[in-house]
Amino acid sequence: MTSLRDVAERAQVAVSTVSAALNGTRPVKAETKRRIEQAAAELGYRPNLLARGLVSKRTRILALLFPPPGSGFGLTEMRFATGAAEAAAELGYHMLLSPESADPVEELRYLTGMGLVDGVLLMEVRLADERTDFLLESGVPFAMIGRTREPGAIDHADIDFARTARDAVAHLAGLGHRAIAFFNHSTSAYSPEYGPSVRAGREWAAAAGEAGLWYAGDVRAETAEEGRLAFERLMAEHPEVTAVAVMSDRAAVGVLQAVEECGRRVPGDLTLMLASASARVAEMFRPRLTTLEPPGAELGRLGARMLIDRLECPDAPPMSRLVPCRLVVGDSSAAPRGSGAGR
Amino acid sequence: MTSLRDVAERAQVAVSTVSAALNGTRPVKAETKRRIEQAAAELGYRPNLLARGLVSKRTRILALLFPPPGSGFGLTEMRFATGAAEAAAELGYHMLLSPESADPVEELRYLTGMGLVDGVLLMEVRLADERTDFLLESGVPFAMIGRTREPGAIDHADIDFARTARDAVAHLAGLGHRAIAFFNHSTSAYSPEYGPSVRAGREWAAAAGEAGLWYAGDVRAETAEEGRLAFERLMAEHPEVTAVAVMSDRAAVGVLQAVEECGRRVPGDLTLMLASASARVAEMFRPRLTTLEPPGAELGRLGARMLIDRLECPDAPPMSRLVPCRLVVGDSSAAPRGSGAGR
DNA sequence: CGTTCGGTGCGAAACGTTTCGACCGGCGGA
DNA sequence: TCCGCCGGTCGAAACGTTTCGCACCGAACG
Repeated sequence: MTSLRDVAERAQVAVSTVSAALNGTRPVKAETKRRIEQAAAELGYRPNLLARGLVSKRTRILALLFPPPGSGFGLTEMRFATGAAEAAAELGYHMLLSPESADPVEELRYLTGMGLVDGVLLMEVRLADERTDFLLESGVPFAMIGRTREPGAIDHADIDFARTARDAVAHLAGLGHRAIAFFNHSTSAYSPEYGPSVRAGREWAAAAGEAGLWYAGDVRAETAEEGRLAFERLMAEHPEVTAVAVMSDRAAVGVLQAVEECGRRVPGDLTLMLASASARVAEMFRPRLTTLEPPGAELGRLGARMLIDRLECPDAPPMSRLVPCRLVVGDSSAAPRGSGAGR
Repeated sequence: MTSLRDVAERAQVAVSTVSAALNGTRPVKAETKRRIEQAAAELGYRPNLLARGLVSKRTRILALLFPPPGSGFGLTEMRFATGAAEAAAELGYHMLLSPESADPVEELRYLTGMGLVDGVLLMEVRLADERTDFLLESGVPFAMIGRTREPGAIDHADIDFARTARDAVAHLAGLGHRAIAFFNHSTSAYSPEYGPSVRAGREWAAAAGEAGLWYAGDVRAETAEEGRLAFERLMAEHPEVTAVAVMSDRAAVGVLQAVEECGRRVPGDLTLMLASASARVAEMFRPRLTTLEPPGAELGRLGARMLIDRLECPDAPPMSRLVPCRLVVGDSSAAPRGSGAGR
């Protein structure tokens, strides 16, 4: 543990001069500076973050709260984490990975009370979220990946559900589909406060309306079995539907199966797409499914950057970034049978 | 920021007494202690980790290095991270998520030089890994998830490939299969130094040998297309093979497709299983594939616990924990056609 | 009655930084 | 010539802990 004092001794200057030279916070004669830098290099000096943080009140450590596994924590959520950690590292910050306990607010109180972290990055934000209330009240800088019902002045990065839904609907309408269905997550698997589910549902309905498409949007399916049943019911009641978008990849498995069981084919008889899944997952299906790939890593990066911007410039106006999912067309999209409209 | 001094003032005692009372490092009269604790509670006192770490030289922060995305960083690897973070939290530690840059050793030097972390948890360890060399030499406590060719005295948690392969082979042999094949990862997607690939390959060969099965083990397939080609070639050369285990889930997609294209069925004509994939992935296939699910979260937890044990008890003997994958039987396992041996 | 000895509590030092007032010499302007 | 200013450097204080030597007190003991 070579310290500032060792360097000072070796360079024959005062400790404070070394600090000034290394940080550039005060003018130091070029010759002296050179000597100091050489001494530091020779000794392999690394500043001690704890000491620095103790006096400067800034640790350059961010905390990323992640929800308990099982609550839909998949590949996308993980990308948030790695993306955020990468962006933080690029900007000279560190990312603390904090599992959320049963009492997230107590967890936060503990985490922020120790003076260890400068700010908090929240993910899996619910429409109404007690964590944001606490953070706002306690004045701890934070940003969200996702957003509450009314983000107000809270910095956040989220999926642009409106644009995503419009892109997807345009894709389907462009192929000639006139009646489509949207299978949302089940409310038992995801809280009714789960933002992505609520927003996607709303925006798909809006986009379908705008495009003048007949639309079935209140269907919910999470598992393969639920997907199969939902699709069978849909076909019984609305055989005119020629395209289905599914939020849950497991439900898509069931839909695909149901289609084949009644002797029909994707995409010949039905266009099937995933409404929120990585291309990695989509291409595990046969046929490869068209999908809307959430920009996980990018949202993580954006969230971290926002938080850091906020830390370095507390009075900047609120930041908000919405990024649409990427439409990755697979082999499951086609013009509906019998429609001359293949474009 | 209420400090120890504020508490001392309120409780009418010296700062050092408060420290002693709160930490129990010295006897304090019950009455005094009560007063101190009350004062601390009233003020909402939280010890400052930085100050504490500065003097005690221990931060209770661990670093988890994660490799750049793309290098096979999937659900399993993420479970390492969350599992490790959870175990650490339970033991009063924090987990720093550190992306590995182009120069991992420099990254480590930087990370450990700041006095911020007490120890390092390594994942995606290669058979020969420069990171372990550096850590051993610099004396920083660390543990591995995975292992080098010769772990020696390094604490590590890893998959028990031998047992996993034996379990899997026993499953296949028990169904009556006499000739099996193993499709490993391709060497272009994974380094030839990639431990899981090397070990799995070796142990499957050994297990098949022990069980007296005919075995094709030098096949490599990563993508769906590679899987399809590999399977077609295999059938052309060795039609006697009735069961195939595949490391890459994408390759499994291709195998499944090839089977169906030549008018055969899984599991009727071929037993197909994943050699390393979560059940979540396996059940996205139709039929649901039998799989060997890696104990991601558990390995993460074990790794973190080992590292913490090591920190608190540096002279303990080296620790090593091997955990087999869990065999999850799906709908893709069956007795080979024409064999009366269904057990 | 004097000495010793736990049980308690106090104050100061130390950890490695940053920050800030002070000092000093030289230089330009009055 | 003198004053003020500025570049360059120093020393000390402060951040919030832990640790450790020391002092105090009452009781037990000789």
